[in-house]
Amino acid sequence: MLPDMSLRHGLLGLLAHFPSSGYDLKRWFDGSLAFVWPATQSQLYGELGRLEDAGLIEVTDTGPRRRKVYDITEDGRTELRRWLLDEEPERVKRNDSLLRVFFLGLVTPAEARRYLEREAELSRSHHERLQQVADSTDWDKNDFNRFARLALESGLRSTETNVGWAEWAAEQTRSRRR
Amino acid sequence: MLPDMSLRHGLLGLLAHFPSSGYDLKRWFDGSLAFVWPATQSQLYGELGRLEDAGLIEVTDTGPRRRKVYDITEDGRTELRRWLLDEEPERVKRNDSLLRVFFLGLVTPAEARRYLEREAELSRSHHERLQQVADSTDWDKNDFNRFARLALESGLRSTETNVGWAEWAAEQTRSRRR
DNA sequence: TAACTCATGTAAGTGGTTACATGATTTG
DNA sequence: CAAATCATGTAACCACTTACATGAGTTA
Repeated sequence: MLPDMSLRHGLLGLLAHFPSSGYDLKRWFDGSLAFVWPATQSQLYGELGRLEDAGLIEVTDTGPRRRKVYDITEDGRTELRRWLLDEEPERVKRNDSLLRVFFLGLVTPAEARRYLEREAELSRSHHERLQQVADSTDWDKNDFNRFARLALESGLRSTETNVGWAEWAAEQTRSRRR
Repeated sequence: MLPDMSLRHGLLGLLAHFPSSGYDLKRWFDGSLAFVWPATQSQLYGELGRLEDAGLIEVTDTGPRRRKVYDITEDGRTELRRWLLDEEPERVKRNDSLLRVFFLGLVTPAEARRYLEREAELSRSHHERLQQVADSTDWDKNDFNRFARLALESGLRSTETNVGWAEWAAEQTRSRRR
């Protein structure tokens, strides 16, 4: 059996909604999934080959320029369901901007404050980008979009929380005795 | 030059505060840094070797059972500062529980709701664990602890936000037309 | 003295990134 | 017909995980 792996299941999930070529899938990953699970082109094609060998997807159509359209198989749907419902999601999310915060005592208070203010600013602009996506999409179009909207809402709330935290943290460094 | 890498700089940052052996560092990673940047034992020892070869850390003491105590060098401090202040933190955090949300339209509404309710429950218990750490630590003890407290606060606020989101999302699937 | 903890390492495998390579088809 | 886009792949390298291996010192 193929090991657990989110990229793999991301591909299965997309194909379960929309049969696509590797090229199409890359655009999905760069669009909706970009902030949740980025993937490179080389990764996708390699993974599609392995999924086909394992019988979880199959080529159902071909087009110009060697285009191959994949669709999920019954075995693929079974595996996808298993991953969705039986597999425990990874709780730890690596976070290198937060890792830096642990070490801000090693730079001057002014530098630490600037780091946190910048963090607030970056979160704010990230929030704005997400808000634009939220405003410019027809979320009722299909099932995929409806659940994508829930995921997006998570991003909106997280970034908002992060802005507030970073502003608070920057303020803390100001009043900090040393 | 050694490439950018958070694990490497995590080690430098810890050693800048507390000269330690690999074994000590593993305990730091399993303690304070566990939720932000986990690392395995094999990774640490390998990386310590590379950092020593690069002259960013050095052995300043030895003890029983082949114990080697490392300290950061001046070059190491320079590199750490560069990473802290000049290097752009990675904005994208991979999130496999959120990736699953995109595909919840592929299971029954009841199953989707259960997934989101479980997500709320897991976030709640994670929040409780963090709260316990917050309550049982002397955060004014030293500089490292003061900034660690800021990082912890980020975790507290994020998990709280996530609980609220997951409860809201679960509610959405209830009222969803299909 | 047995069990436990401290302490350091190696090896094999996987997931992910960057760079390179190639060519067919469409568009201006 | 040149440039852009569609389309698929390979190769090398790096970060990380899992498993294995070994032995010294401490504690019950």
